[in-house]
Amino acid sequence: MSTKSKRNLSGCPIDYALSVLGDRWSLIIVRDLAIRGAKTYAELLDGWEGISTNILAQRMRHLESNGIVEKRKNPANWRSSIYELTPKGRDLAPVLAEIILWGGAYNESDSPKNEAYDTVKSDRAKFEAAIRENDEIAQ
Amino acid sequence: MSTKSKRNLSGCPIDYALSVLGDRWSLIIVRDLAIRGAKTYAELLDGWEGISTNILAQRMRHLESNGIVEKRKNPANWRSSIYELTPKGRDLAPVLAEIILWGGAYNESDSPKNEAYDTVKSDRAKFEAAIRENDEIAQ
DNA sequence: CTATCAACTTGCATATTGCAAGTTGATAGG
DNA sequence: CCTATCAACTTGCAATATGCAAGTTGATAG
Repeated sequence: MSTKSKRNLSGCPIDYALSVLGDRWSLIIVRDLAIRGAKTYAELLDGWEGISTNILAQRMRHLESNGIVEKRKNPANWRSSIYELTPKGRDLAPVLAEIILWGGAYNESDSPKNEAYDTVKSDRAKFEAAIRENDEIAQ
Repeated sequence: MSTKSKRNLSGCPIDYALSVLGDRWSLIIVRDLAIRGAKTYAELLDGWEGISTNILAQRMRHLESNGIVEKRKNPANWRSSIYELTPKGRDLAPVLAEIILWGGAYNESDSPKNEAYDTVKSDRAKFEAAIRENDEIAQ
């Protein structure tokens, strides 16, 4: 019921990637975990785009079952859980980088949210390393 | 009605990219145009994943209105039209490459459809150049 | 044993998807 | 000029998914 990708996969790596991330929200969530430093459910809910709570829960389940994120208890606050990218999830850093470069080059907007574009453009290796080391970059 | 992305965009380049390509089919179509050498509506319909005709028409309209593909008459066959990637669409080559590398690394399948993975891995520059020059790479 | 609060779930209206079948329109052949 | 052909689509409709608002859960602090 939470499997996603009703249809059979073709075996193509792009089709596989889309079965995991091919919707309007999954990459936004990955971005928030990788770049914006979101760690809790509440922080993810509070992102720029305003995902609704049922969709967030559903997507987190899907991302978790596909090995992109994992959940653990917050040792500092018994109430909250901490979501983080797994190594597989952090390996999406180059994908994020290329999407940001493409989107930034063709996006009309020059809102402050375009900041990531400048970051990747000026030092892509650093951008990717920061995600790999699980650091926050900005905000 | 064919606008896609009901919700407002945040201004983030990733969100912009997702408003254009963030669904189960758009990147499959781009792949078929960029890598598999599909040129006509019928060839796109006949892809590995079996998109249905109404969805294909809708997505082509969306990709066209977002400047990713363009349609022209086939000079050799008055009946058929030819779809091709625009420069903006061809600039997705690095995105495709990274997705293929990620998907290929984590995809269980080793069907012949995984061929693109080997191609990108062994000579990524050539892979991207082929798309930029609007050549077909394989099959 | 009650209040708190992060993390969800549920109900329901609206929107999107997918299958199957039908339509359109330019022209080639009769 | 009239009919068959065929690539490129529409259309109808049932099944799914999305999104909003409101409600529930469960551990623990006081």
